[in-house]
Amino acid sequence: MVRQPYQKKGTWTPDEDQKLVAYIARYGIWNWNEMPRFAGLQRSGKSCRLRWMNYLRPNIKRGNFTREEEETIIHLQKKLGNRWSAIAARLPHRTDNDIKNFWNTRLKKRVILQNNNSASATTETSSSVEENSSDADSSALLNIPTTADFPEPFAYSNPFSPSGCHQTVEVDNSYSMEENSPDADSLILPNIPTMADFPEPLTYGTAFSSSGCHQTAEIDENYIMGETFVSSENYWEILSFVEQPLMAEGLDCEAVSPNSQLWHSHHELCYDPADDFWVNPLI
DNA sequence: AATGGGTGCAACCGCGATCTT
DNA sequence: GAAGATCGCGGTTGCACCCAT
Repeated sequence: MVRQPYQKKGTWTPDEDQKLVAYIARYGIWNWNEMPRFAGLQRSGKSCRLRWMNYLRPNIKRGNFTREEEETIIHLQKKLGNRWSAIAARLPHRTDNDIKNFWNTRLKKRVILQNNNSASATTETSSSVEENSSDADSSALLNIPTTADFPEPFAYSNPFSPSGCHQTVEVDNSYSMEENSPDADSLILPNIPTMADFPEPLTYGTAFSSSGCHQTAEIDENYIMGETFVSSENYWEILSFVEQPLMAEGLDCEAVSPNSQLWHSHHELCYDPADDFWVNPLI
């Protein structure tokens, strides 16, 4: 494994975020360890992956957890234990790290408190139902969904295969919200990104088609990196993301031009002269 | 205004699982 | 089948922020 001479740690800067998002939007995820080098980032692949998974990837819901989400987490934690990724899979748009943090900082204490309260309540025969029902948290917990309330996991896989090969995104379109979900709000939706999915603070937007198979990223409105097509004139602007690390290493950028073997080995781009677009068949 | 404790969250670390050669 | 590379997960840490004193 090739190691960077220096790998930055700590908080990510907006510039680093932009580089990573733009690179992934353009080329997909082909190898976390190699990617930072090509994206011009002095970060470990692990750090890049974490940043992408927990913050930058589309469709991440941030901010306060709803009551329903809290209930689901409490229920699933009780059922599954600290299997945060499994819990996150049942909470649309939430990351396992977010859920873990939320549990550790807030829910755990509350649950412990509730357990203590309920334990003491059982010893106090005088405690009334009315008193308990006045506790919003306790009453809400009565409506905890069971695993039977959740549909089978969608066959949704990361279109950016770790191996660099394109994985098909399969969404069970036959699944009917009305027919199968007792509560539309609790339906677990696949993480198919939509136009509004990229975080606001970024200076560019990224949009994804509803099929989930194709991706479109936009930079400055006109910067279309669609499915994944890039007009040839914009292509070379984007390429600067890739050239930076290569130039830093003294590599000839021409050697990794879209016509070179090296380039194709990493990016698999094809130029479509009919439409004046660069096409990445892997994405 | 200074300071110390509590809290929330982003990020790191270690390790097991999985994949590739 | 073995070894190395890579990925993904869960536990933990570090730091910024808030608030009470």
